[in-house]
Amino acid sequence: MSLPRAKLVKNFPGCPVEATLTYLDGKWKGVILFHLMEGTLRFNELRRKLPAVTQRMLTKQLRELEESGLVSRTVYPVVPPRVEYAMTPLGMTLKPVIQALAAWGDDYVFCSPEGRELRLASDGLRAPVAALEA
Amino acid sequence: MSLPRAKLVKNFPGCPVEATLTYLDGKWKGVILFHLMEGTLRFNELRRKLPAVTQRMLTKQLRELEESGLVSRTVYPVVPPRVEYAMTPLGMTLKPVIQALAAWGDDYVFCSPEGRELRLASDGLRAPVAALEA
DNA sequence: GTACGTAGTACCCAAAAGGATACTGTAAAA
DNA sequence: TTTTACAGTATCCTTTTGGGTACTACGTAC
Repeated sequence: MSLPRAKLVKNFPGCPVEATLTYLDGKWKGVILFHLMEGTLRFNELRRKLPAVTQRMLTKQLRELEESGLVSRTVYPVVPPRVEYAMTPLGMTLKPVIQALAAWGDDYVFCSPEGRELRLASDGLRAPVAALEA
Repeated sequence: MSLPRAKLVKNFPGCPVEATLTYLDGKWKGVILFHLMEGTLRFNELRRKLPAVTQRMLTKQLRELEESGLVSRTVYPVVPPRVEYAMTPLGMTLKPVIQALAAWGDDYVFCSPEGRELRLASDGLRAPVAALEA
C-alpha cells in the first residue's frame, strides 16, 4: 500500500507528480504495466516475462494495480484455473507516462556490462543518440 | 539508495521504465525535481516548499539526486552558510517525464476533500478524451 | 500412481525506507 | 543577552517493503 506516501500529497504543491508516482510505486509495477500495455496476459505468462519476480510479489503488485483500477483481473472458473490480467481504459491513459519513462530510460540509463549497476549518461550531455549507438 | 531495485533491471525487458523509476524513487524526489525545474533554490527555500519533509529526509533525497547527477549542489563559503540546489543539464532532460507525470496526476488523481486519501477518476473515463486518442 | 501446470496463500524473516529528536557553529538581529 | 537563521549530523526507532519456503486444490498427461 502506498498510503503513507499518499497521505502527504495534499501538503505541497507539485503533488500531481508525487500523486502519479504513488500509483507507479513498487518494484514491479512499471514492468507489469509495460507488458500489459501490449496485451492481456495470464498470470504465469506475466511471470515468465519477469523471471526475477516471486509468485508472492507478482500477486501483490497485481492486486495493488487492480485496487487502483489500472488493471483488471478476470477469473475463468475452469480447471486448471485461468486468470487474465489486462489494462483498464483508465490504465491505458498511463500510456504517455510509461512511454516518457521508457524513452528517458532508453536514452540515459545504462546497465553496466556486468549488468549489476545503473549508470546515467553523465558526461556533459552529448546527444542522447550518441549514447544509444555506443 | 535504490540499488536493490537497480540490481534486477537487467533481468527483464521493459527495464527502461524501471530504470527511470529507480532515479525517481523516494518519497520526495518527485516534488523536489518539480520545484527545481522552475529554478535554483536554497536548502531552506526548498524546505519551506515541502512543509512535511524533515531536514534529514530532504538532505538525504537531495544527496541521492546529486549522486545521480540530476541536481547540483553549490556551497558558498559564507556565514551563515548558503547552499544552492539546481537542476543539471542532465536533470533537465527529465522535464518531459515530470510533465507527463504531473499531467496524469492532474487529470486523474484527486485528493479527497479531507485531503487524506488519493482517488483515481474511475468512473468509465469521461475525463480527457485527448489522452485516449493519443 | 506420480508428476506437472494452474493461480494462488500463509507464515516468517531481513533489509530498506522513513521519521523524531537533539545537537553543531557562526553571525546578525531583537 | 537571548534568539533567529542557516545547513546540516548523529542517534535511535518504527514502519514498510520485499523475499524465501512451503502449502493448497484440481485435472490431465505420462
